[in-house]
Amino acid sequence: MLTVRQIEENQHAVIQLLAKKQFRAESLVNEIIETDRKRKKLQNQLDNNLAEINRISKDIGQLFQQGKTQEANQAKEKTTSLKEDIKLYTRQLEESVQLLHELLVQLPNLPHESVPEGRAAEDNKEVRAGGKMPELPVDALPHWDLAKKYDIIDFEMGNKITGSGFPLYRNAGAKLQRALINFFLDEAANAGYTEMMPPILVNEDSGFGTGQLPDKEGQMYHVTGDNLYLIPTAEVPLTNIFRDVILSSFDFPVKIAAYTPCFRREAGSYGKDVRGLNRLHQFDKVEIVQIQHPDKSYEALEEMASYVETLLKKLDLPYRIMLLCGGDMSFTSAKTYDFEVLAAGQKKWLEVSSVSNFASFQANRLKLRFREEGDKRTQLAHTLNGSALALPRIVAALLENNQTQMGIKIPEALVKYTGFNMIE
RNA sequence: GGAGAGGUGGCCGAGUGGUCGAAGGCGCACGCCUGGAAAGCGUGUAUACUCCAAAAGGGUAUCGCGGGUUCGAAUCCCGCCUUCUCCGCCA
Repeated sequence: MLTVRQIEENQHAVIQLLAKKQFRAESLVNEIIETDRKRKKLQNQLDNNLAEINRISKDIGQLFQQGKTQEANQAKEKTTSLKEDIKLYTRQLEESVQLLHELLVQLPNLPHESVPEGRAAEDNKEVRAGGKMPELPVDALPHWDLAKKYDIIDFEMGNKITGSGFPLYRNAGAKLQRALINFFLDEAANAGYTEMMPPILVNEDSGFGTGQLPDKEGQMYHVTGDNLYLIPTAEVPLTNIFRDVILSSFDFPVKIAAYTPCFRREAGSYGKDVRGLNRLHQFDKVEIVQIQHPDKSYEALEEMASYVETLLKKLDLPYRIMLLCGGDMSFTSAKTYDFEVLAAGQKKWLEVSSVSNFASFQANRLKLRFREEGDKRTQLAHTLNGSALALPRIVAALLENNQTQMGIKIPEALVKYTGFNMIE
């Protein structure tokens, strides 16, 4: 959520920047500024009335103490019309505030100036690529066939237990999951991230804080009995640690990481692209989060991107890093790098990580502020996050790219975690 | 899930209808004192919105959260959240 001040002070820049995101902001921006003016006016009227009634109340108190009951009762009568006004203004102010809020949440985050122009995925810019393309025989299998062949992932059993999109990992498949989680967590710790293990159900406030609510309500599993939501990503509990928090500039950078299962309803996405591990309702992921000083957040974004890149290198996966164009970016992001790995068995690039700087957009919702040393005023911090990494598509690529006559080869860096170097 | 007791500022803690945004203490910051420090003394010490070109200075709200009663609520009433103790259940 942008702040009204941000919008008002840079009205034209906001409209221009949002055009890059293929968003026509002009009328919304005007409506926001107009509503805020109205809000201020109402606030003033209400405050003046409240000040007046406070004054009278104090007088009444004194009159009663002095035993001047009659004068006190006379003063009481004066408050009747004031109270009616107060009721009216309060209601109008609430309406204004709510409308302003509804308008503000419709406005996407501003893209950073370095974000390329473009409408859709084809316009994304490849910034780096690496890893060796595997040379597979013509009869190479996609991972869902390999999973069956080696009895490591049982999709049908998942269907029986829960439903589609909830696979059962077994044997080496289960061990591989555990190995990857530990590998990612250890790497994150080495890179300076503090490990957390957060709750995987969150309340409404947290859902709102990171922007899943109200816009993506249908994407989360909702536990209606207790009004809790299953997290779609660890970003939600991790970032909400900092809801309503005022940091000092000495606290930067905050670097935290967590493994959690993630739950996504993926309502409406069916078909070929969702086969096997490509798209699941439950999956495992290690997430990294940074809270940064506004002057440092784009540096931090690069740092996070290179960190994710080292993971893919260590896993010997062929990858490419895409800088998303304005039209392909998420609502909340100011700048995003997507990481894709090649799954050679299905000859497809799979997105395995998305690393974003949200600038102050999330911080404004969260009320995550900081104070510069010696400064009285608070300002919004910058938040960033990225997957490091999401497991299923990594597993898909590992299985497909490393298939041999003998079995599936485990990358060197993972062997000490799996305890085996081949799935046979 | 049942019964009872709590939730006050960075922390401790007073306050049960009237100049209470809140005593007192601790902590912290600044100043004085000192050769330097400690102690001592003095001053200051929340957040948000808003008025003002800005500063200074005002106004409003906030005592777990949300409603209500009242001229006036930290204080009374209702609902919710949460902590502690006991019982029940339980990995």
